[in-house]
Amino acid sequence: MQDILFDFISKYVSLTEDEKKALLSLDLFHSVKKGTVLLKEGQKSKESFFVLKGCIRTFYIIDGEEKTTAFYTELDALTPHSVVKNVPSDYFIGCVEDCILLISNTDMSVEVNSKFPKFDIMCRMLSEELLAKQQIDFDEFKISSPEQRYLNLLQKRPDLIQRVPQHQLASYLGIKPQSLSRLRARILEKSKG
Amino acid sequence: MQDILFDFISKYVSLTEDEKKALLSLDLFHSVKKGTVLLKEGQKSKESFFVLKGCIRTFYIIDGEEKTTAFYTELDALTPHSVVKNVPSDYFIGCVEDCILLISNTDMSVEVNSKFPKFDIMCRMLSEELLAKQQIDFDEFKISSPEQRYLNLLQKRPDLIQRVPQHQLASYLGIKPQSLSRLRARILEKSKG
DNA sequence: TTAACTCGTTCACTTAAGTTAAGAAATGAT
DNA sequence: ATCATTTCTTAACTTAAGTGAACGAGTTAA
Repeated sequence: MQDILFDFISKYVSLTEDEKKALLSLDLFHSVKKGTVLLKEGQKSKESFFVLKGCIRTFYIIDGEEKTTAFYTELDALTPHSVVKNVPSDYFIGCVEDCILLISNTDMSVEVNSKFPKFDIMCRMLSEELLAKQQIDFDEFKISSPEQRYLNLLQKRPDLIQRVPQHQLASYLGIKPQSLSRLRARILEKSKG
Repeated sequence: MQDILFDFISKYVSLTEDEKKALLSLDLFHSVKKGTVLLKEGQKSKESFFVLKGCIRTFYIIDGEEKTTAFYTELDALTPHSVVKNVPSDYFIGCVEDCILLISNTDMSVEVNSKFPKFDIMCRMLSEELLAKQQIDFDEFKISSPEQRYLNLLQKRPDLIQRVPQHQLASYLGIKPQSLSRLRARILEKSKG
């Protein structure tokens, strides 16, 4: 499991054995059961998440209805808005599947980063990269219809459609569950001819 | 004009006079006329933009139609996806108004950042903050209807609705110009009673 | 000044998403 | 194993966005 982490890190910076040991000594790995809520609306936590295995999601509860807005799977990192800005969270974070997560908190990072400046560099590269990637995703979302978004997802993250409940996928695509059902039926009908 | 920049920077790190001078000596400020294209699709540039005055936008051209996906106004920073990943750009960047911009390129930043580690720290803070903020914007977009998005924009960036052409706003809201017109008429009708 | 364009709006029509409701299928809990 | 709950699908109806076309206002160019 640690290898997955170090392989990932090695894409950005190279670590010495000492640095690897220091990182492991922090006891960051956690197994979390499906359905567990990692962050609640209104909560002021300092925890960031890195998915080693499994899938987590961010969701809002609006008028009693869950609205899932993002999924994070293997090698995805999530630092909640509330952590960056140190304000109560607008959304929930929950486990879609049993997960193995790396959970770090801000205080810890400050310490690590001052000891190992490499981490600062890596974090910056990571957030720059994620920012640019997310901009593209947002752009694509804006210029696509729900149907195009679904087909696009089918191409880019086919695993999600298998591992995630439909009603969560629907709000992720910006539509209602019934519309997703209909849209899928429509596509199937078309492909038959 | 430089004060605007230094005021902005001071929110993240404090600069010595030497550092300020070093920054100014780089000759980063540029006046750019409305309509100027700063980055073209397919181009591999290394330039990042920081808006001191005016408004720039990112847009795609799809089947000959412009699709505007983002606006950047005073104190907004834009590092194109293509710069981060060093690939040809998928989109254009253009000036909506006459602008005063800070334009930096990657090579330059590497040099500056190694001389002044503070800049690395600031850049990381900035991209973390922007990433988190953009996540929220994306979430709001997903869970809103076009009408809610428009009303939301009216609250949060009322200036945009004044300074930007309707058809550019429309794709920014994920709809066609005709739909925006209709939607506005609908809202006006409602407010009359 | 006129002609050509762009921009915003409106209209009629088409298509697709929202809404409400019902029922089948799968999942979980006791 | 059974019951309850959640999830997914289908259907009928409503509402809103997409499409194609036309028009006037404002701008630019000849």
